[in-house]
Amino acid sequence: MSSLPEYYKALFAHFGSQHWWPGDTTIEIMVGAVLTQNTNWQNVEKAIGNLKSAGVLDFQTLLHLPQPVLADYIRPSGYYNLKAVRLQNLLVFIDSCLDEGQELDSFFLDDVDVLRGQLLSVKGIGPETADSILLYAGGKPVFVIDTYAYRLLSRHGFVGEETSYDEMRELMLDALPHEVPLFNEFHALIVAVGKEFCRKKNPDCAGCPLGSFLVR
DNA sequence: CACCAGGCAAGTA
DNA sequence: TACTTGCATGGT
Repeated sequence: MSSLPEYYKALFAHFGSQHWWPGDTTIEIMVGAVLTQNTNWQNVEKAIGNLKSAGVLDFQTLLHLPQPVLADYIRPSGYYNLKAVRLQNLLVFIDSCLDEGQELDSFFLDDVDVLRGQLLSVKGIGPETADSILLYAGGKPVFVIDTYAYRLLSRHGFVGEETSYDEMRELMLDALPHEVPLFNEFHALIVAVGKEFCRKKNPDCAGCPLGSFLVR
């Protein structure tokens, strides 16, 4: 086993379809992308649950919600003051891109590289959040690099320890066919194997489909 | 009790 | 440019 497509096959055979991203509307996925920054997904679910219960998980509603109110809803996700600002920065920017009465989804009609540059210009949206939004909310063929992907690529010798986000991203884009379902699934599978075969849960990596894949 | 989680930006030297 | 620090809750 040596190539990335083979890694994908091995992971898919072991874990099966991951059904990412959890979230059934575009706005819900975008909210999740911001709230999950350096945060356990369980906490994000609680925060999104609060927004749903309050009936405010809607683009225009979130856009106009007073920041302290929004912060209070998303408190369980941690960094809530910061994330309230970041989320509204994103929504304000997207709103400024839309014509009167246009749907949120029409934001994604532009060229993917143009969109990525625009998202990165929003304060609080870094490369991983931008790529998550493009792939999972916008259905664009980009690869999401997270801490698990970095560990996998570096520990298995695909890249060096000092490799940048964009370099790893390009490596994945070069190594794989540009198919949204593949990028979607692969990223999710990397997270799955990273969680299951961390030192804590599985110190000797017994049964890991990729051989030794230790985390932490 | 300590440590971690699907980052990012700002400050310091 | 290359580190370091702040942001914060909830699970293990």
